[in-house]
Amino acid sequence: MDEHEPRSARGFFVSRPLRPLARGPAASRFPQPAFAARPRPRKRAPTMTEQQAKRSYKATLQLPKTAFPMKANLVQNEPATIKRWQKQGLYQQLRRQRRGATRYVFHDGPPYANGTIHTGHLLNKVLKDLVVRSRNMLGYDCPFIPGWDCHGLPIEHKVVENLGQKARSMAPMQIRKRCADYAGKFIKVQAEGMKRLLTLADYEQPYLTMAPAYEAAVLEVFAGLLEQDVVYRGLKPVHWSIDNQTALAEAELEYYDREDISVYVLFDVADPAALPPSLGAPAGEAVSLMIWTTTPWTLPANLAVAVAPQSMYGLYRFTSGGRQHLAILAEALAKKVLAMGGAEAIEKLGTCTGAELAAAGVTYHHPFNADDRTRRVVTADYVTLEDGTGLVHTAPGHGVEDYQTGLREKLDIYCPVRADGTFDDTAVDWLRGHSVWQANDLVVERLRSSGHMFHDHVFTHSYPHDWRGKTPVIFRATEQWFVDVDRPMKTHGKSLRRMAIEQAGGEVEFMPEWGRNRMLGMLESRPDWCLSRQRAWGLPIPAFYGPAGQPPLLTAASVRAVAEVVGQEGSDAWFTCEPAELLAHYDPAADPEAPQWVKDAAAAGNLAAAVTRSSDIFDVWFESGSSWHAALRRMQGDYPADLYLEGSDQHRGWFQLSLLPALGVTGRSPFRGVLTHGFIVDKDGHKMSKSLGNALEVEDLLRDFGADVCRWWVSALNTDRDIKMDIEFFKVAGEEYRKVRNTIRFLLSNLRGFKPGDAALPGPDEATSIDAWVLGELNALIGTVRRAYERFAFRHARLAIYNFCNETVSAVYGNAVKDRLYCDRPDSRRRRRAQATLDRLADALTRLCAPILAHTADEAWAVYHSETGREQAHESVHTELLPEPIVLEIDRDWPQVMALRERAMKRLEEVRAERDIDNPLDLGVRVAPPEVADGGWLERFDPVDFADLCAVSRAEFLPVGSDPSIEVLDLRSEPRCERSWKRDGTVSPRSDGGLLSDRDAEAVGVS
RNA sequence: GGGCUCGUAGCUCAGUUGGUCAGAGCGCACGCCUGAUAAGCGUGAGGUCGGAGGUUCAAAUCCUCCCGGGCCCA
Repeated sequence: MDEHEPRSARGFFVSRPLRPLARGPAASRFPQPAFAARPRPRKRAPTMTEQQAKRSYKATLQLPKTAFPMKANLVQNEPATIKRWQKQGLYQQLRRQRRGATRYVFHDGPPYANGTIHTGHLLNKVLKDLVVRSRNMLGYDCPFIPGWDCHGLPIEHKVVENLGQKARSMAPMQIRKRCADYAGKFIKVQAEGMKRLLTLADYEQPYLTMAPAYEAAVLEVFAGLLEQDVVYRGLKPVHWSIDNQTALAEAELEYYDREDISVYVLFDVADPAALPPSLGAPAGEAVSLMIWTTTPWTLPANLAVAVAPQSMYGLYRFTSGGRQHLAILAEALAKKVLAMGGAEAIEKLGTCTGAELAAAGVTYHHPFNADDRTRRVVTADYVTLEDGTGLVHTAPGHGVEDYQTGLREKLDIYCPVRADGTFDDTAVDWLRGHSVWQANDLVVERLRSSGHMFHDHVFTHSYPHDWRGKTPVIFRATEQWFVDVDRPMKTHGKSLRRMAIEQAGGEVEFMPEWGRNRMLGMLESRPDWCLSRQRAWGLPIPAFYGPAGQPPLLTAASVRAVAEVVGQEGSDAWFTCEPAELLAHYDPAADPEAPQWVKDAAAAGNLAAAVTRSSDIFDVWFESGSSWHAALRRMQGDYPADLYLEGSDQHRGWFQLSLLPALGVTGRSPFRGVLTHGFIVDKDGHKMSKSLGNALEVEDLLRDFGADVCRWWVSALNTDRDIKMDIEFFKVAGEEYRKVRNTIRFLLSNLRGFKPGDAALPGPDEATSIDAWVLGELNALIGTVRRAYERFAFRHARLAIYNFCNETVSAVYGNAVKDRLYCDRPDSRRRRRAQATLDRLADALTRLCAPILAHTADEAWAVYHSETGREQAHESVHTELLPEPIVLEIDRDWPQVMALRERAMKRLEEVRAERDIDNPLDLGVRVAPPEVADGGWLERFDPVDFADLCAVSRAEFLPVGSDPSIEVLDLRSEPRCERSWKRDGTVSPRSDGGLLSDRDAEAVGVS
């Protein structure tokens, strides 16, 4: 205990002049407790002498001072921090320091290398950085390698668009070169943007899906799937440009108006007796299904009729073109359609639902494919009653929905149309060789003459065209490579779908939990994965074609052989090298899967001459979906990941498309946990987009608020759901940031010159000290924040930190200890103990904030060390660990003291209003505490602490047993200390001529 | 149209298995301090928990429907 301590820290009661008031002679100083009728002193302005006195004593105070400025200037200062981190190699430093610690494997999902970063990146990357920084500060070894998705249509599209007409005459390699440059440019741009958000990652060595090593690794994954025998070649309809004889992506389509012919066609029901009885079909009469289409040329490929399961269908008798008909069509459309076709004498015979129609097994004859085969009525969700007849002509080779239906119903993916847009030999003879556009008229003519046409008319509609040739495109089934998700795999015997459902339904942890259902639903309904694309900018599917009619060469061994070349040369090798070079490492004799023609050709020594390279490339999802192998296993040596973190759209995207290949190749999920976040919407909850004009730019946010404020905003979000974003929210975040900053500033400003050895934290005999109380609160905060970081509940961490700064430190503790910090003798135990406490608070708070306020925490960390004369063990707070709770004794009755304070504050406010007293230091409180079990509890505490907590001049405690009460004392008639401004009852004239309290007299050394 | 999901004070959000759960912060109003000062402190007013039914002794919390958003499909 410090001998110079003016008032014993322990014996609060013995040395306080106030103490006897309750029962001793000094009580006479309060002849009228509370507010008996008493003249109200008038407020008055300070006299000149008082002002001079203030001035003279101000120099004797220890007022706060610090190099940590109130104004953050984030926009100016953050870039310097980023440079410093870069220069000192913070990321690598952290890796060295965590070496040997428990590994936490966090894997970055690659953003697309196109455009500048948008608010979605801001959210995603900051969130990931919160994970990275908090995991490392929790003591894990958590590396983070950022990635970029580099291939794919959007880039190629943009590049070709920029090239204009030139593109048409350019070789794939020339396009690819430009695409690579384009991607490379935006990787740089985006990396800068991400760094500007103060994210910590291995930006020196990111993973790029266009890097040769990465490409080779993707081929290794593909080889693994080939080994499982789940890759096959099949048909799928795509947008097809007859003009350019190529498949087109959605982005390459332009919609123009086009005239087409709309036809209402009657299909003869094969067995009317099988119709649901409720339709009331008369026995022995012919019945038709009335279908509608605007592409008559697809009718030769018709294989089914789809109906809406829930909708009602009716059987109608009517006369048309002099003939009587019985036809089925949707009840809701019948009136309109029949009228349009000029039907007369309409009569409804009965109805049934679409589901009943399909369930009855109704079949029909194709109007001009005179084969014996009948075709079925099936149900489909997409059938609506907006147009047509409610019965949808289904040609799986000519439409995406039809294709899906075809897969489900096991129909052929039949496409009689060749690449040049003419009908092949499988088509009826009168169509063979004709183009689909000619076929429209031919089909219509045929239907009219055979009596199957109920009605037709020319109309104009919006129709997709080739964006280059401006010619209309068609849907045409073409050969593609697929991953079969239902075929049993060789080594597991289970299908990919089954394994995926088992994994997603079992061991994988989903945060939030509903992600599991979402993913399961998507896995259950997903079709086979179409892997191939007909583009230039991508990783080639390394298939080789041989003589017509022979299976292609694409085996695990051949793919691995090509992968070796690609690993060295990059995928450009597919275009620049000869087949002989590409297959240099391939030995068909050692490959049991090699097709016979390959073995034969190899044996004859002319394999290279016998093969043609495939021109397909991989779906980019297969590349990013292989990152668990290419980036995680190959680059990092980690597998599987503990965590994948992306937007909830990736349940169908990256999460699922990583899970499938990983299960095929490794038999286990590539991630143990999946954390998803919602999408950014505007303040009204609507989708944010540039075209709607409600989008915010990351650049603007950074310029107006700085990265730490943006990070603070992210840390406050409930990321489980959609995230409302508005400039106003950033203003609020900025206000909150300032609050935290000022709290830290207050802590630091009272530590100038404090040396860690100067004073100890409250000891066991100081458990009632206000310092012990705040350290107890700090311990609780540390626990809360650590737990929150541990389970990625960043908003809980942020809220706890904010409340601690705002309430615990700023409103309560800081306010209470200001007086002693400023006015006590500099080396008094009471002041030193407070400083020791501030020291702990500053250290702990800075660490706790660091994952969120990356720049500010680092800035505070440096100031903290210089103000307290410490050597910085490390250059940055970011290589430190989170604080641990402090072991110390805290009086158990502190919560009750604080409850008393709450009541006292309310009472003080009431009285101030009643009595028109402005300055709280003109008041005191007298507290008679409620009784507790073991009695006498309040006496353990210091009335000065209580007075300071209430921001009044003094407090008196009445003994337990009095009626519990809080009285407010009007002290305006008492003298006020010219130094501390308190009327604490000890103020008297001193040897220097000033009016000072005992404490202040002692502090300035006068008697 | 289908799957998943969200809708609590002006704003951002807390509200475990249904029973003092109607809360916090911001903002706002009023007031204080002027020795954290382009700072700091105090008090206060705000909500029929999207709407309508239902289950229950009891619902923001469970069920149904409706309205309005979002993601992914179609």
